[in-house]
Amino acid sequence: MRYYETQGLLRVERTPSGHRVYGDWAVDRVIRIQALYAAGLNSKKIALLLPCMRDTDGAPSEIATPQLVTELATERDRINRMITDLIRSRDVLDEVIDTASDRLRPALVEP
Amino acid sequence: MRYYETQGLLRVERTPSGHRVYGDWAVDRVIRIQALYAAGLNSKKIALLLPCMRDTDGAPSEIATPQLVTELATERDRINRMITDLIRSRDVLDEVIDTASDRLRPALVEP
DNA sequence: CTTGAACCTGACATTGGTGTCAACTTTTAC
DNA sequence: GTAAAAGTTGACACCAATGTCAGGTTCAAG
Repeated sequence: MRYYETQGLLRVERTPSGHRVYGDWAVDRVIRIQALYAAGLNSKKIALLLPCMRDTDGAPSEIATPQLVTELATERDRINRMITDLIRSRDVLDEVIDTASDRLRPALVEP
Repeated sequence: MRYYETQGLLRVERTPSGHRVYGDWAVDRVIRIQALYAAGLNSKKIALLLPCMRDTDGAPSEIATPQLVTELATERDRINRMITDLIRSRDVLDEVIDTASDRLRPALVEP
């Protein structure tokens, strides 16, 4: 989370002596950040994107610029490809698992 | 691909003088390897998994051991979580994009 | 007050697949 | 035959988020 802070992803309150104070909102925010990292976005894009996201209760605090929109559209397309590839890989795993499982209990299907 | 070779993912023929000879099958295999990497598997699991996969035309050359099956099932579950998270992130991106796009051409929806 | 726990900063290691470079050998084209 | 192109090996750098450690400050309980 210190790292997130340096990247401008998390603005954290400080107690007068310098200790960080995390509000409840920080939890959701960290979860969102990690999801975006997992989706392949880098710190910079996330930093630009976060303020444009709708918060739990409110409207976004910023509107994405046209430049950012095209970048995000590119990311979205990449994520879509990622999803279809993952589904394919998952299905391959399922097939391997099923094939092996069939061999493990052949009695169940014998006449 | 040299790296894949060292990890036991690609067995490559050699010409007498040592040059690598890649058959057509290598293309599909590399694509599959990269898909599995993208799905978060590491070299070792992929090396165990590959021989259990059905090839383009033939049956798998090996059947996964029970140990491997449980590992693969864990990976599959992780991939499933990955997919749902990615879908969520993609939808978030879509929302940000749509919101910005609505702002860019408001005339189209004005009365 | 004192002591232990928790926090701060800054520097550094880790990860694992990928990219790059040098020095050398083999192939290919003319 | 010769030169350019492309292959080989091995060593090393890179990325970027995360983890860890040391030395010093602050907080909280007794």
